[in-house]
Amino acid sequence: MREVAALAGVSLKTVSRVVNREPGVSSELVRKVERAATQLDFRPNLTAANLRRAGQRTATIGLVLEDVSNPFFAAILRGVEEVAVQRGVAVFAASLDEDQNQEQQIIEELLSRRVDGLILAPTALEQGYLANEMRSGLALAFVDRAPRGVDGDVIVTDNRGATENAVRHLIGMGHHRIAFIGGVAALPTAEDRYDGYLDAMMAAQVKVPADYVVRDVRTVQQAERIVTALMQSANPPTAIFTAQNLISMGAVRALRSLGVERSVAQIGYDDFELADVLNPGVTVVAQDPRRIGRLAAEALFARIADAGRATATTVVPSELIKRGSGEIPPPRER
Amino acid sequence: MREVAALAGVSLKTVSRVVNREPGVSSELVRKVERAATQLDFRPNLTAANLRRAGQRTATIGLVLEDVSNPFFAAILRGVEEVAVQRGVAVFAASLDEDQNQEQQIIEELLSRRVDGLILAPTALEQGYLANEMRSGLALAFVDRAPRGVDGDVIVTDNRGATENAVRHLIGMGHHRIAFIGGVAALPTAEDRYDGYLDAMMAAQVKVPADYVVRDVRTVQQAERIVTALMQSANPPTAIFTAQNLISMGAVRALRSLGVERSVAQIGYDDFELADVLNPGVTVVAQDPRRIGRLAAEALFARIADAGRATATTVVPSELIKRGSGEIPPPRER
DNA sequence: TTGAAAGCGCTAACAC
DNA sequence: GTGTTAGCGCTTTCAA
Repeated sequence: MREVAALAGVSLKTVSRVVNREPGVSSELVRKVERAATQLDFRPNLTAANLRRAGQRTATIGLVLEDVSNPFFAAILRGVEEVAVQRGVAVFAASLDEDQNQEQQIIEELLSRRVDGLILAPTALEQGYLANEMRSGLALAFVDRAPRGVDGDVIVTDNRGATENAVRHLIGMGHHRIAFIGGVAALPTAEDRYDGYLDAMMAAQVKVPADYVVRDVRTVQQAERIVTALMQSANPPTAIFTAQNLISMGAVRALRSLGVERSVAQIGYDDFELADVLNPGVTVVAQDPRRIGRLAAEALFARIADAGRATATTVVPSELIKRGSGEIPPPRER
Repeated sequence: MREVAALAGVSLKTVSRVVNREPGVSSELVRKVERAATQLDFRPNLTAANLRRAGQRTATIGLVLEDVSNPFFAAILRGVEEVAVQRGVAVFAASLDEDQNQEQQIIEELLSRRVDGLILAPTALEQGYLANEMRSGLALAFVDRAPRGVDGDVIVTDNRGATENAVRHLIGMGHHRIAFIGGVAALPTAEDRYDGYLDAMMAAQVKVPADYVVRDVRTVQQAERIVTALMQSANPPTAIFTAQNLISMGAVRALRSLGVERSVAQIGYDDFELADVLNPGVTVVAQDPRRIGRLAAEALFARIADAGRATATTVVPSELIKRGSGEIPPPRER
């Protein structure tokens, strides 16, 4: 910028005014400065500008997720990007991998870069370590799962209600032997879905054998093994509720390789690509993750603009999409 | 940081030394400073530090893709993150959407933030506008597609060869009537795959009717319509090569809803989730996008470290995975 | 309408 | 070992 000023024969401040389109510069100088800037390939350094600028905003936000390559999270990122780009805000994306403990460390990294706000899909058990930051003005929004130990805007689906509804649908088809295969049990999402399952089962006064509930499943392969074992057990279920997209895919594999996909009912939480093309199509509880991302970003920007506003929890409805697998009746009792 | 210095009763520079773990500070002062830092919830401002630090590095890179929510690109992002996080580098993720013209604008945004480097899956026709930046030291790497009008490290798969190989496989099964459904024709990837198709067809002296080639297909829905129409035409193909993952999924839908998935052969470029669970499984040319992301990030960091090194093109092999759909023979000639 | 001086939070270079 | 001074690239404040 100094060079531009020298070449244009004006002061630093005048260049700054032109670059930022501040009013009150004669059009002649504007032209001169612009010419010099082009000639020197000048590009303002946002980083330096923000250092001095009011509020110290960096026009960046961070998005911390479990794994961007999971389509569910990828769609959230997409939604966040969509609203961020409109505001000229850049998005740092970070995946946490298996290592839950990374959460805090990665967040520190982003805070060192002075992001204006953070959108977080919490994986650690507790987010109390963020309380300090929030007090000192960090804007925060949570997606998919409510945080623990700290307050903030939350965008979630109605995990419990939607699951209850789906399991009730299975019960309505005549099923009593309904298994539940869930994800990392420590996550609120997983817990809520499990509670929804129990709600439906208890409301219908259906007993839940201990071996019909498997939790803490993390991968497609693990889900496949578990469902395979379950179906080969002495008293296999007639229907399965799979509480997460990777688990659903694992179950799909298992049922198909056992050749029982037409006789065992399945409903999954989260939609996945090609679920409707399979035969039978897989009935799912579908969320709208891109919308969740958009809403989270909007909540975050609202909070950045007004740190004092009350926190809110937004529940995005999810929809039971019936494609066949959830509508398979149980075999006749003998 | 000034406050920490004041509270600890030392100079600014000593605090800086402690924070950056520079040697040569008495352990007593280290303790004092650390206590003061904790007490004040001090977190160093990386942004300010980098402004002054040698080389003006920001320890951030940008990744500009067509659409993160496409699993192929999401996996690339994941690979990039993986190597970036090891180096304490944060990754800006940006999707371009349909709007190709955004490419330049989004890149400008990132350059204003002084990213140390950029990984780009080019969508614009030409990247000549980057030549200036490169000359002034911007590190650049390209994934999936080679750039035009500018030189740089490129990580791609052997689109042409792998496609030729796949089409040859279909020909080897006895097919002559092989359709090619391709993506945005302006992209080098799409062109290379088309050329590979032509290579194989010409080598086998097989004629290619004009209506067997459809290019510029952008969405799953569009692919589905096109394949449906093609199969209902007077002279339908006996095999289809689908040159991109979204197109493959569209074709899968079309063939299945026509009920011809067991009689029409299909090979797709890019693997996709559940391709192996379908019946028949979908034969694909599988890339390893996560590896592509890792390699691109490594190339980028190498270039950041040494701007003078020669640019290289890395061709990541891709693999023909035979799952059944590509091994369907043509119906007997009458 | 334009510019000079101070300073954002930090580190480089050099003193002590 | 520790501190001082200057300055990264820009904006703010205030004076001209």
